[in-house]
Amino acid sequence: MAQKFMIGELARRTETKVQTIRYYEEIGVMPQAIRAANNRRLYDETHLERLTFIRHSRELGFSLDDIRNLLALSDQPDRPCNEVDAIARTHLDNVESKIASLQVLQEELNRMISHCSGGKVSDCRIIKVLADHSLCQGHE
Amino acid sequence: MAQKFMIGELARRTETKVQTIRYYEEIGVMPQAIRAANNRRLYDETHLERLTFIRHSRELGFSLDDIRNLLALSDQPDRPCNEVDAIARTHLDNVESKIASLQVLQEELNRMISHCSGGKVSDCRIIKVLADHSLCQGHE
DNA sequence: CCTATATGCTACAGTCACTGTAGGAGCAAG
DNA sequence: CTTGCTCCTACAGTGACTGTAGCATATAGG
Repeated sequence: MAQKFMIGELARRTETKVQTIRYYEEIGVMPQAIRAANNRRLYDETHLERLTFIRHSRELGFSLDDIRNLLALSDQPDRPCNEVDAIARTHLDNVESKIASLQVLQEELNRMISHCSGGKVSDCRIIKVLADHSLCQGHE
Repeated sequence: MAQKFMIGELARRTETKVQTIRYYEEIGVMPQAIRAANNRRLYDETHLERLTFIRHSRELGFSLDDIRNLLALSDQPDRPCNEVDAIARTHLDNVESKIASLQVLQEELNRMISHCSGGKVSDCRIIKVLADHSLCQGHE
């Protein structure tokens, strides 16, 4: 029988907050943990693997909903992996469009800041641009 | 006396949801609107300008907290604009670091997807990488 | 005058992925 | 026996909205 450990150890080994693990159980991405006689949650290596998967996927920006689907798929090793691929590609698309729109923001912020003369608020280019969308790039 | 109009018109002219305007009033970034005899909110051009400023700042990714500060500063035209500048620069820093971390994700997702052979889930590189952080770039 | 549609109002719940807090119980070491 | 650590449940808070329920009011058409 495998070694069991409590939530604190699982939290330490996965660098996850204890509350976060309980939250994952509550919303069903982690299974209901078996309880010891004193009502404390008991885990083994399979839980550690599952939580590692979840945390790594979160680091890569997948939503918990995506992760739920990825976990369900990884439990069915014989199915083709197109669905896994589709989830990852959709997420990549989202990441790419987020990068693109942040780069537009970045340019606009740079433009605003570089035009600021360091004088009084009444002359501040930043305030002017914020007040008037037409001063933005591409609107002159 | 200036022309007054109701929340629906303000919403249309700023492309903002009516609820969002009421929300801005509730949290104090928009002033408490004067009410007509029938209890409806009345606005004029100054409200339109303020809301335009807020919406444009939001589009550029400023938090409502930042916007509150920017609005307070823009109401004091004689003060030097270093504080405005500082808010904008801090925000730009945040945008830039967000871009950088999304680019790391983008690369990793690309790597994962390109290694996926299109076979069965049990052989899927995407699932393997998610389960094992050490397969990530820089960890081999 | 009646009705349909549009708009307004308040108040509250839901989103996402946690994080924090209150209040209590159990257990080991000193 | 007390101190300190970990565990438990239950609930509130975050940011920036968005949606819904249930009601009142206003305007236009028939």
